[in-house]
Amino acid sequence: MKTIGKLAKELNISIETIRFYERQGLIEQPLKPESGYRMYGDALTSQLKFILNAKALGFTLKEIESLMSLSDSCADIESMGLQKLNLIRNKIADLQRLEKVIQDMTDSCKANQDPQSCPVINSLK
Amino acid sequence: MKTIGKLAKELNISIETIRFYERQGLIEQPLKPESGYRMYGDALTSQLKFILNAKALGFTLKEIESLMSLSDSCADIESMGLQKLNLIRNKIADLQRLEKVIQDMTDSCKANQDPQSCPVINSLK
DNA sequence: ATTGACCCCGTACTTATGTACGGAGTTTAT
DNA sequence: ATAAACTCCGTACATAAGTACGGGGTCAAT
Repeated sequence: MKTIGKLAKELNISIETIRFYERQGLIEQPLKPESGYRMYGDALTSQLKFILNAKALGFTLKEIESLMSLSDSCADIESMGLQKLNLIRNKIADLQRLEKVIQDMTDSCKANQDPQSCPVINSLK
Repeated sequence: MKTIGKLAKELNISIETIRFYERQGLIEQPLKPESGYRMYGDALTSQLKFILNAKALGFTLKEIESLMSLSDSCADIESMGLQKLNLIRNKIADLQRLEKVIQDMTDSCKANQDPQSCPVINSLK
């Protein structure tokens, strides 16, 4: 059993963040003995780790809430994963298009002889 | 000279968005004759188009403000472009890592025989 | 037993990019 | 000339994911 401060340090997040997740309903408020202090055991600790892991994968808190409520139904998880995969691939494609546009932009700057007029700015106009 | 409503329709944005850009200092408040109505000419129209084009390239409003203040200095524009390019490439790399992780995730779901226990959920735990 | 570190709660603030609302004045069309 | 449509302004609200603050109670060490 550890206090919120220890837990926060262990997980490398802030106390406020833990309280925030609690307010958001992602985790339960732990038992609070006489002192009124939250005391965290292994269950909540690993729930929080779960949240942090999922967050690192790019899931939003809302999605994580769904993930946690899906109770191990593999098909549901797979379908969420596939959805996410779609989003990710679209985002990558968007960024690659963008990359090309900006690459061309800077190339045309490099090639430009007249320092008074920028082809990029001109093309945006 | 057109009113804000016409301009908004022409650019396919909302009146509020135009007023918002004005509040943010991205564009000047246009002259307002007796009526008190904003009247937009070509200059402001193309400034707004510039903003929308740059936004479509993924620049933030803050960056666009800089872009507009750089007064055609090609070197400055090029350097902003290169910076942006870096960001974009990092973001793409991140997303590609993520793509792989989630791909593996859903693969392991597909391969899973026991519908009662999901390897993804288990690995997050 | 006192001091410093820790925790409580509720609330407000942050960033970015707008959107929505409401009451009032203006312009346009019939 | 009256109604509908448009615009004005300031303010509040929205999202996501927290961060910060302030006044108070509690715990641990000296």
